Amino acid sequence: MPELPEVETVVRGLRKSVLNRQIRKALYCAPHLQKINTRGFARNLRGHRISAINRIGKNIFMGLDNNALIWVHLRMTGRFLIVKNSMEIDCHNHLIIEFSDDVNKLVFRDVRKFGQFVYIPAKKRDHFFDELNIGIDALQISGDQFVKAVKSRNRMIKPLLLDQSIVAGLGNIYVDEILFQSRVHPRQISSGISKHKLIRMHDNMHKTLRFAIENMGTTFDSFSDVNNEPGSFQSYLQAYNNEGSLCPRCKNHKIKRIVVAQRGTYFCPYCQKLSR
DNA sequence: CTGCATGTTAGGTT
DNA sequence: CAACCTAACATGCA
Repeated sequence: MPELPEVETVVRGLRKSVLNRQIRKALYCAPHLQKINTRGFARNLRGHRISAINRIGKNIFMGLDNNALIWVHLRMTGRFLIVKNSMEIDCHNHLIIEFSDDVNKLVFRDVRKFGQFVYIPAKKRDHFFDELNIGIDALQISGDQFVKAVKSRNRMIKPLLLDQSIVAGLGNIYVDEILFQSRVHPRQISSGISKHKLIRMHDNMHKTLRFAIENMGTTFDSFSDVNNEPGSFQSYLQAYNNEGSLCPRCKNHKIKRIVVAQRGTYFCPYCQKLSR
């Protein structure tokens, strides 16, 4: 259930393990992932070299040497794994990529089947990007851009930060952590937050995401990098999933759980007061 | 059995 | 049009 740091961890692993390798064969296996037409997908990959691997928000883009693109979204439980050629059969594997060098294989595994991957021919790239409607990556957005994006809207700050068309990459965990550090209530209306506070929030966002990437992301259950190694950022979480424990800042109030934007939301009612 | 889950979106209503 | 709400997707776990 990856957010920006987890997706970045996967992308870095992919760069190390499959960049510049030539695809010998791709096998698309049933049962199918949802809502996508993947007919012809496997055939399109055959013989091509993976020439670039990039990320915007939670989206992964694998560039091929014919200028086509493979777009991948892991959604909740999607995973990329490098496995031995002798890998045992797993009913949750949906795509297997074999390489000409035959060193190992790349598989896409997804228990809940929300994940998606789509082949985009070179001439459809621009159109595809327009349709995706991704905002500025959370690690790329400048302080000024962030302040403008937040203050120009009249919505609760948490749903705004979760909106991938505005800032791309944040999910439920990191939004709660960033709001906790910034002492902003998740239901605070965005336009009313001071510029000063937003600059601090932007700074907290960058620091938190970078530190989480250094820790290879957060693993509660299924997340791992391409080598099946879990992340370790979960031991640094201050608010998320800590209902009832003492607030690490005021050390006097308990972390509370409420529901905002239909998501479990953790915050300190003393440090993060709803103003006005 | 119930409720919940690191994501997103179609289809409503206000 | 902007913002908000609900249900839905498929599966596993406490």
